[in-house]
Amino acid sequence: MKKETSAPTMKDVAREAGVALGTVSKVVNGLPVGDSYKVRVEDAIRKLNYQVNSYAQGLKANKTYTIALLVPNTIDPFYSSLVYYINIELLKRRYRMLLCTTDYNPQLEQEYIMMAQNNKVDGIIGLTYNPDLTVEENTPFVAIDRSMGPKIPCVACDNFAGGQLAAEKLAALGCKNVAFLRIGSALVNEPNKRKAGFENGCLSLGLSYECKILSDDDPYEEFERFLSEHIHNGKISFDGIFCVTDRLAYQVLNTLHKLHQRVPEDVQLIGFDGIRAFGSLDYRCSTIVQPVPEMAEMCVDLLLRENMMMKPPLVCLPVTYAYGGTTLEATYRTEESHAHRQS
Amino acid sequence: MKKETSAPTMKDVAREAGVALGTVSKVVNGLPVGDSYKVRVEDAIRKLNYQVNSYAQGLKANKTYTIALLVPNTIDPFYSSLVYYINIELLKRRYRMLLCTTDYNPQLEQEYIMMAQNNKVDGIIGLTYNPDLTVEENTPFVAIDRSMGPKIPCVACDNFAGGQLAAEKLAALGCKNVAFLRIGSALVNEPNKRKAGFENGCLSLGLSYECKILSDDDPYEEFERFLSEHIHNGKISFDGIFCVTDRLAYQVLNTLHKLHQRVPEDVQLIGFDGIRAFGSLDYRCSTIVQPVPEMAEMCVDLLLRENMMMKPPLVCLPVTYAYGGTTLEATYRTEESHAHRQS
DNA sequence: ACAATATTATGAAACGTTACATGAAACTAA
DNA sequence: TTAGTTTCATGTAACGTTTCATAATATTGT
Repeated sequence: MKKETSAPTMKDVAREAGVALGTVSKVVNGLPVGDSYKVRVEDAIRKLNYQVNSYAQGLKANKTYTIALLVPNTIDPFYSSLVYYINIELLKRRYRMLLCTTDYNPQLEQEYIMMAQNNKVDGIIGLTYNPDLTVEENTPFVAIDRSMGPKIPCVACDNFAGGQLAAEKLAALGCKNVAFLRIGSALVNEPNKRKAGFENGCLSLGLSYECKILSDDDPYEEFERFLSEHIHNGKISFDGIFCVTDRLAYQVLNTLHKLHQRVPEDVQLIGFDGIRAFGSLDYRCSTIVQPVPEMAEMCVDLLLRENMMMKPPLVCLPVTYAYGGTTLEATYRTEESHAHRQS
Repeated sequence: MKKETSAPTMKDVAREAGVALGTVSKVVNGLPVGDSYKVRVEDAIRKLNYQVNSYAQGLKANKTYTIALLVPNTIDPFYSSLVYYINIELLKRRYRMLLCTTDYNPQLEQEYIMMAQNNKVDGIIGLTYNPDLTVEENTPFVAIDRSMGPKIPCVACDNFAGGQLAAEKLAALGCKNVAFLRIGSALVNEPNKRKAGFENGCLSLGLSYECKILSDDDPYEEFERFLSEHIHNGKISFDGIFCVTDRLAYQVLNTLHKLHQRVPEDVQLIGFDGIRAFGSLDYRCSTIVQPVPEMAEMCVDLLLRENMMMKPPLVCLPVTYAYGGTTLEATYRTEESHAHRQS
């Protein structure tokens, strides 16, 4: 007598259908099988409500259909939207995700990589900060936003072009004196590219610009002071500000409100990332949008690509500009440029 | 000769150490084994860099050490912080998470539950909206924020008390005329409890209040109109607003800025959820905080609890109030109450 | 109608574990 | 010294798949 509790196996289906085990396997995997057999097996599968055990499959194939994703956390909207799109992309291809949040802790990053390898994952996608991470040769790895050497492909958006685009937009919207704001030390090189692109753009467009890099400790206080110092007679001396992330831009926006500066009338503001933290109801900001869905797809694509030779060391995806209320609109822009021409 | 590429197995360790397979298994699982054997096995494990295959373990034990988590998405900060804490809690207990994002799609919710069962998960935690979800009897299930019948435990924060707390705070901070704002149809019952608690609080404290429930379609426009209608001679007729979520509160805050109302001087604002979307740099709002880490721990705890009898149908966790800049501070409050006494 | 060939179902072996029945060795007691 | 007992390593079976060599059947040509 068969246990009532445990789920039916291929053996049960084979017995029910009166066929051999291998035949059931073929039907399940869509391999060619005689029509009468196929029908009998399919009926039996329905009758028993049979479901394949993907872990047994994995054991046989020496694959786990699991990839590990390392991100600092899933709370920052940029990371959590990456998680969202990568997960969807993986599920599409019948892969599972082992989510590891590292809290920017280099040691934890290394530990999770070892843990993932213990779990026999088929690959790892990592948005990591540890400069000397070691990962097993035979475990495919794709890095996000940070180059980890020629053997490990890296997926990033075109940060330099993004900075340049921000400068171009501000210039086109009539700005003359702009500022670049950024937090934190220079450990991570991608934000530096944003700065470089912005500076490059400002130079070639003849914008005067100022760069302010805030300390990690209490940037909140620090940039409020910075902005206050640039306000004379209630009027801010910048007409455009580019923030290295949306997160920073939202904070600057709030501070500008406090300091009674109107956005975008007195000063225009552009962020970077393009994350709609709250969906359609987002507290919005004009921004340079990272193509997160495309980046996610590219990561998974590269990771699961069979041919090791076909893995470029860097894939750089294009950014776009999105209006979000903190810059002057297109219609305004035309008026503005007219006004400028007249003056 | 052994293949170079594939990972070492217990068999390899046994051969290397010159012991039987079962002995290796015992050492790996910490079962008692003679000291000399233990040393030899441990040396061999180190030498070969052996790692157990947890999928083979799972196949044998008929467990997958995987639980599925169903949430609408991982972008909304409330969901993504739930994901964060639940994931950490699961990893602590050596479980993996199968993350399923449903986009509020009832059909997709059902599909993912079936998919999870296909994947032989050991349990499911679901924050779902489908009113008639069917889940296999023998798959443990824990619901978040929604009761799904007596057999399925539900974890939620004390929404009623939260509404009440908001009313008490506003009253203590000197408010007399308050408003409740909420989006969407009444399908989900937890927000209704927030409203009920708030109303209850207002009644017992003698606050006059108004409730506004906005349509799902274009709430953005709708509440801007609602707020405008309550502004006479540049002054808003409410001195306190309670929003059903922080997401809504941030939007209201933005709108109030546009309408030239000062927060918290003209009108105080309290949200619900307590999510720090951007970490320490958060664009902040005073709020009723859901105990997300505790809720996460409780979900995992209930799910993995062996004794089926020990699963209460509802676990209601306490909320707290957190100051976030959109209400008058404690020091201000004293001044305010003095002012009120004097007038 | 029969042999030769093409087609297709069969079932055992293997994937890496764990559990359990078996048997060998070491110890105790007379 | 020997029988009885305890201790503990051993090795096989089983978990649910897939694969492949084998066997059974159907097809073709003469």
